[in-house]
Amino acid sequence: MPTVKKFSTFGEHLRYIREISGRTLRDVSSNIGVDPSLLAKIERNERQPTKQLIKQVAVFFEVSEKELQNEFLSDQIAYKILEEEADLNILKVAEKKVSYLKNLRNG
Amino acid sequence: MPTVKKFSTFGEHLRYIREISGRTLRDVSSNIGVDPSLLAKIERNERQPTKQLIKQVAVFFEVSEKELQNEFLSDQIAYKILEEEADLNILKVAEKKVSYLKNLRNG
DNA sequence: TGGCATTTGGTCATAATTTGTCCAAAATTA
DNA sequence: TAATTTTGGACAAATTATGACCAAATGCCA
Repeated sequence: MPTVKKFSTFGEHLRYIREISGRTLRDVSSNIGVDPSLLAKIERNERQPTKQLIKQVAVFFEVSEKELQNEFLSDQIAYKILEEEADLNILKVAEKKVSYLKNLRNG
Repeated sequence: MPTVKKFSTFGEHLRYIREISGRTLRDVSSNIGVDPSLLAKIERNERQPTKQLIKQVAVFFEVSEKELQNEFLSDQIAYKILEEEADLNILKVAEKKVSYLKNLRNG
């Protein structure tokens, strides 16, 4: 049986790890020093977490900060594409541009 | 011989179409009603164009607005990835998320 | 070289967007 | 029903982006 792969969002992922830890929003938010409604909004993808907040929840739940960052970044890209109603092939264009820009930098 | 494929940036693209049209920054900027230094920065990717400005240059140069928008959007994604020093495979994750989110919407 | 036009770079006020809090309403749970 | 948790809206504060102004640099060519 393969590991379960989820294509959920950052918010859903965060809610998931909070719920399996058995903690409430109030509990978590008071521990990391933010308002519970803010965390709730982040879990519902109505607000974007700052890097600072990503780090805080990673530390609090003892999960990989880098993984959460990636989760969030891919969310941002996905939302952008939806918002602009853009074609998915722009992702391939973007990929080529990354190489191109890296070359520009290095020379 | 295949058509020449360029992986240049939005700014480079804009500069290209301006130069083949034989126009100066001052000329173009006065026509679309912005400061020449702003256009110059956009061509050097030091400033991001607004949607409004993308439309204006598309009209002025008689090129596809949608194409310019895509050029800009893929730029934004590429720059984001570079800035966050993220792995390119997050693009694949983002792609899956787009489908996932589209499903969420429709049901 | 000199003079003119073009492009670049820095600074700044303003505008636009985002963040996070407060608090009340709704939902959930016991 | 009471207590707790979660949601939603409104708002001030903070952050970020935009575009203009202007001077310095560069390029061009008589």
